[in-house]
Amino acid sequence: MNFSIAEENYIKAIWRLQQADSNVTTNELSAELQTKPASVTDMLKRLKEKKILNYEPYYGVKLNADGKKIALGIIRRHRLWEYFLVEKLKFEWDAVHVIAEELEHVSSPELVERLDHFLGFPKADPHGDPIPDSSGRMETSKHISLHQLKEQQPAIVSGVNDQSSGLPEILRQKKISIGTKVEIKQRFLFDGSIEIKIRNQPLITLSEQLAKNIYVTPL
Amino acid sequence: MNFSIAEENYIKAIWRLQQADSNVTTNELSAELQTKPASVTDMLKRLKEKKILNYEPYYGVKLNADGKKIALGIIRRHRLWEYFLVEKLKFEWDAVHVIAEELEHVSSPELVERLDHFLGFPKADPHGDPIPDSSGRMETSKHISLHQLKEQQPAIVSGVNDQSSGLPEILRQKKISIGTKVEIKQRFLFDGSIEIKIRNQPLITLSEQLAKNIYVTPL
DNA sequence: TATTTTTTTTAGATTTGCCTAAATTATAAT
DNA sequence: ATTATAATTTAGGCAAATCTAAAAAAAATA
Repeated sequence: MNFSIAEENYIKAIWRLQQADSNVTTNELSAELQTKPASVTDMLKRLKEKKILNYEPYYGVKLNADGKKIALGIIRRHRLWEYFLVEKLKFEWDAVHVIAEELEHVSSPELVERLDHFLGFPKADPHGDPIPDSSGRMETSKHISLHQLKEQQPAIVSGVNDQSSGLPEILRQKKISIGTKVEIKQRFLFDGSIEIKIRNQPLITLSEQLAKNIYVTPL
Repeated sequence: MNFSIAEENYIKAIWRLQQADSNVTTNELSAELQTKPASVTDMLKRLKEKKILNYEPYYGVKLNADGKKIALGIIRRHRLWEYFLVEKLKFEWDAVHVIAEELEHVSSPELVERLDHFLGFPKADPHGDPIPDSSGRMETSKHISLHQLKEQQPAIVSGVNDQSSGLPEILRQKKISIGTKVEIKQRFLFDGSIEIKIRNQPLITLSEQLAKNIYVTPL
């Protein structure tokens, strides 16, 4: 079966939301996709006809097995292109998301497999998100946001938020990158900011907003 | 100004046709794009509103300076991606056209400039067609088809037809590639076939159809 | 439990890009 | 110069993907 760009964007958005929530609502989708709820209802009816999701009026939506496979194909393309843009074309992290949103819709399966081979079968994109293999399998990294990390619990930075722009600049300045070992030394309830220790460096302060956009794997 | 994929395909088709013909007709366009003449009329009216071409009902169409610039941007992207697909992803010549037709519509200007840089600023795509630079300038190679070459006139193979599939196979078998020196020794009026000499090899026979899809620059 | 608020769906319109069938204009042939 | 043919445009329609406004259903609150 073949999907339009609009359909692929809905499938991707449903997949993303159902990771957190299992059952995805019309309103959540309309916020995610910057469209009106009425447009979402229309599209869900169309995608239901294509038998890639379970949708009951008023009760939300969920991708079925076929739908998940399609979603993982789109995510695979997106992340491979992000890797290409950063590793080969030397883009900054925060510039690649928008471009990869376009490239991910180029549908040739042979292109994807050759690109994967050309890139050396990378396991994760530049933000640390795992790249599904050609049959849709993917390492389920159980990372949490740095903001959720317990105090005194050492962890490794494993990713950053894909969608937020301006992150690379601040992370470069603070000398944080994927693989960096971090530990929360103190937490301020007043504004949600944290103080963290990196190697032997002096303590540094991160805002709540920043900590929420950095992902870590506890050790 | 921003153009849809459909609009970009029309602009590209008009540009291609007006290379040969200057004034492009509705029927030529409908044949080129595999649509009905009525659809072409619709689109020409819309593109005229966008002021990128001169169109008078019943008298054909012609891109203006702005239109040509847009066309050369699309062609630049198409040919850079073709180069990438062949040189980096190791696709065969004849497989890349369809994929490049999709990639060419990805619109980030920075992507195009970085891709160009990554590829080493190639001058021509894998079929020998020149790649316009970022301001739309392009080497105007004055090649003709091998079929049009005069007998006993030495020439260098400078390109092959972009759109035709299966060419690489037959060219590999006959040991012809871009840069090969050729000369027509005999021409058969009966079926339009020709006999050519390549270096010190024995004469080989090419069908009219094949000769029309190989381009040469006379010496 | 009844009422209010929020969420979701339905109904009806719009734009893009295409179609078919009919009308119009240009070109070629007698 | 008329007539026949070919090319082009107009008119009216359709599907995809969106919208607004109104109606209906579900959830929250009094």
